[in-house]
Amino acid sequence: MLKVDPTLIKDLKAFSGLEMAELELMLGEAQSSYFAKGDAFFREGERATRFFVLLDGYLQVVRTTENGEQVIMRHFAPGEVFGIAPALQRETYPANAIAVADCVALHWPNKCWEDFASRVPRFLKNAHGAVGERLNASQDRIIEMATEQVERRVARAVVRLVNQAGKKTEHGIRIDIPVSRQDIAEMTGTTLHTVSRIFSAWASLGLVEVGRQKIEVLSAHKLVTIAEGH
Amino acid sequence: MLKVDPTLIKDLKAFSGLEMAELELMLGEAQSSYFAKGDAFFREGERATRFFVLLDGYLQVVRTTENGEQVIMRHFAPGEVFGIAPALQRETYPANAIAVADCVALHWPNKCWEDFASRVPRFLKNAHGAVGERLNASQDRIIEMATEQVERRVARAVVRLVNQAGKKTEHGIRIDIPVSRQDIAEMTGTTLHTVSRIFSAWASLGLVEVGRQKIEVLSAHKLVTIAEGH
DNA sequence: CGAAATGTTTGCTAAAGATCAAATTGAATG
DNA sequence: CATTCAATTTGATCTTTAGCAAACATTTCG
Repeated sequence: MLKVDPTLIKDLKAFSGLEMAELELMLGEAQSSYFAKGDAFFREGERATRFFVLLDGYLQVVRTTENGEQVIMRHFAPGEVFGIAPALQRETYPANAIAVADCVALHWPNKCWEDFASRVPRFLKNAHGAVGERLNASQDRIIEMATEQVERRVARAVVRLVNQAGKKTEHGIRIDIPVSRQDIAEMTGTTLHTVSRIFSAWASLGLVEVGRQKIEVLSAHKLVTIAEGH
Repeated sequence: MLKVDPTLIKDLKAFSGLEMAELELMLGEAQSSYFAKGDAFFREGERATRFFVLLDGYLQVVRTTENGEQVIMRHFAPGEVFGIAPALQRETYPANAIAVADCVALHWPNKCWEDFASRVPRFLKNAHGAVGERLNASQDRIIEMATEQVERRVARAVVRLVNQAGKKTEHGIRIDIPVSRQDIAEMTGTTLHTVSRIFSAWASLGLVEVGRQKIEVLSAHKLVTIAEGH
């Protein structure tokens, strides 16, 4: 349980447009917790009891098929709400939320949701807006899976990772979380073998520099070209 | 503009749990319109001005890629809300909504949304629940596209169509809307050729009877077996 | 440090589907 | 009824990508 200063978080997306008084009201009801890399915020099918805002770190939302295959649905960066079952009239969490870096998150018991509906309506609006974006993103991904082939899907996944977790380096941009070939495969619906081959090809074109759980993009522009196909 | 009797629609999913007075309040603000097969309720990118509840008929939500390929995102049957941009803080509609059979729909200007938020809260809850289901369905479809091969995806699409628009016949269940091979291809991310081959194979196993824009399932059980793979 | 464990690369082969081309069927229309 | 048009089927071929196997590299840990 950490103490959180409202001025530090007022610019987070989830709290955008909130009055300082509203933010303090919310913080008064919040718990904050630390989740180590690898920890689960919640698991698929588990009864949903609380909702979260990520303050620091990075997390993955993953679903597992009956055959034990994993599909990485998306990543969340600081400032995002997640686990907002009450916004969707859900009883259970629909997926696993796993910290892929050490994380700090605020969370509230679900009963606060109704309470905030009247007292911090802007927070609910932000959350519903986030839901809309996610629905859009899901549909974009369906279209991508339906119409584009693997290399482009992989390029897009890398571009997304760069946007969410890219850190400038001397020669390019490094993705600041450990991402394996298998992870990329699970994000794009292919195999680690195919991802490895694609990365090798890109590396020999001088487009990226790759290593064990490491991706550094040397020519973001060319990568975007592959991703968007112009 | 048709007159709608509240008792006829009180059992629709969108209105579930509403008091008769609430329903009458909503109907007082509603317009009802007829949309002929092929008409668009709204188009992708268009400014969202109103939200809908389908009373009768059947509609498709379709998105088009830059290359002009179409992807059918989903179908809606009577009782469903759609075009609910205000629920998601959206300014524009994200896709095309096209009547695939003659339709009747109620619709309201967006300003009613805020109004109903206080006066018919249950309607908003229902709508948010529907959003949750759609987000789930989208994610299921991503998983399907990522992990399953074409025959199974096609089988699932046909099962969904049967559930939403199946009519019992002498020998089986016929899908009561015209669905071409191309349509199925756009629902599953494949080509009409592959769909045609799959249908031919199923037909020769006595599993379905197919024709021009016609699908009749003779053995729903076997089809589900293919769809779920047991 | 040496041994395991884990992640990655790469060659080879095979299968799933896409693409191209052409024939066929069925419906619709004048 | 003949003609046209759209939907469908089917064959042949070509690509893409999965699957398997083995080697290789890097990290971790006893």
